[in-house]
Amino acid sequence: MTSPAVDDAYERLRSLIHSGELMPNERLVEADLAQRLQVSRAIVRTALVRLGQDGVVVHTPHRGARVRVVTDAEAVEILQARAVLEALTARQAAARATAREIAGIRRALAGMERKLADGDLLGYSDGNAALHAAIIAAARHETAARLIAGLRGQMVRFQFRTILVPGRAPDSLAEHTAIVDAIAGRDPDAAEKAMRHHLSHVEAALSRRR
Amino acid sequence: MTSPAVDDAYERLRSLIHSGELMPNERLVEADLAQRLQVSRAIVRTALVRLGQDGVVVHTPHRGARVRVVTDAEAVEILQARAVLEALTARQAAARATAREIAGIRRALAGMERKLADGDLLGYSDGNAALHAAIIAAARHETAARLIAGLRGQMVRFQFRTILVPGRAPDSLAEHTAIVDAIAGRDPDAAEKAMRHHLSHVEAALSRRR
DNA sequence: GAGCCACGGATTGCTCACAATCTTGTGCAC
DNA sequence: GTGCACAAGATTGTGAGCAATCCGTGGCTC
Repeated sequence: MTSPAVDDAYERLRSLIHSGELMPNERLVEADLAQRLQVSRAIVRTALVRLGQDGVVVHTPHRGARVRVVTDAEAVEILQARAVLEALTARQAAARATAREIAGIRRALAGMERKLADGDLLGYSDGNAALHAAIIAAARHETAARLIAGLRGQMVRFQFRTILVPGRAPDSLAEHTAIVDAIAGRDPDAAEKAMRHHLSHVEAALSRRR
Repeated sequence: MTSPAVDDAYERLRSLIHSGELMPNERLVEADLAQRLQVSRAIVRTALVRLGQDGVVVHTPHRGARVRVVTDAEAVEILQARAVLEALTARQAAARATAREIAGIRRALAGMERKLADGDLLGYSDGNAALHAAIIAAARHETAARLIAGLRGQMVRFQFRTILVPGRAPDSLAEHTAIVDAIAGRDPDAAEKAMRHHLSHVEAALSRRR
């Protein structure tokens, strides 16, 4: 969005935080990060400002930035917000998706089915992300897409866990199938309802693990 | 969030844009803004980075920032996103609001009623904002509140004021009354539904104006 | 030993200067 | 007059440096 150098540093920092390499609450010293990323401090600085603005990092005056800690309560909030926004995209996808997009969504679902049959839960998790992404893309709702992306950036850690809850995967697949069927059947109300149903179960799974 | 100076510049720029004093698509030259706000260019710069991150401003490399133009289609998207998020807050407010908060919400509604009776549509519009704010506060949902605030900031105030659509105000009041009654009656489902109903009408009014 | 104060190191916030890049205006060819 | 090359001006992007502030340490008082 700004300069390539800053964009790059921003993405890399985001990914370091996202992957857990920079732990929650860890102090982010500008000079250290500058050396680590091999860029100047000014670039790290503006990247941190951007990360702060989208809630991945918290700033305290004269004390710099820390990786934001997401409490369980906040994780639930984030999931609730995602739920209503993704329900909106599901609704819109049902109304707007092209035949090609629907085919892509079906392919993503089939991929998940295969991974689940193979017992590959991590692969299933990737397929899950791909399916949600395909639905969001088909909705062509820039605003919702942007907000969801921001929320996901704060959540990944938890997302990995909920997929792995024992016995959850088969239910998850059924829920996703309902969503896809509703979209393919061009039924916005059903699509929205199915997506909300799905994410409320994710929320329940998350709450149960506390 | 960062330093007081940057925070202040950020807020002031945001307000200048929101109020329409800085017009959509207007070029934002750092040096000019620095002089206008009586702060250094560096401060303006980081304020602009923050505004860029929350979509109020767009950056192009080596060409600086411009006030983002919100097309009618985008305005609809923003409203849709707000609708589902505010519906979430209405639901939560119905579940969580204290008696004191409900009293405040009722007061806000009564204020709107008065303004409408006086024929003061701009006052009614302010009351409308106050009521929504009271509901959001009562929901105690930080994440939703943050997202909604961001979305509201992207609309230039005067550009999309649907309250002024002829004949809309009385309907609007009835819709708000339904929302408040549902919250006061501790009925989350009804509150969510009433809020969505209300905002879908706002969306319809907005679409009609194109 | 506990508490308080001062001091030094570490880190951020900001200014300034300059290089990189874009934009505008001018002159020239045709 | 039109279009293009090119230089001059304007504006942003970045790096280095310094002052302000915070944190931890050690010494002093009691």
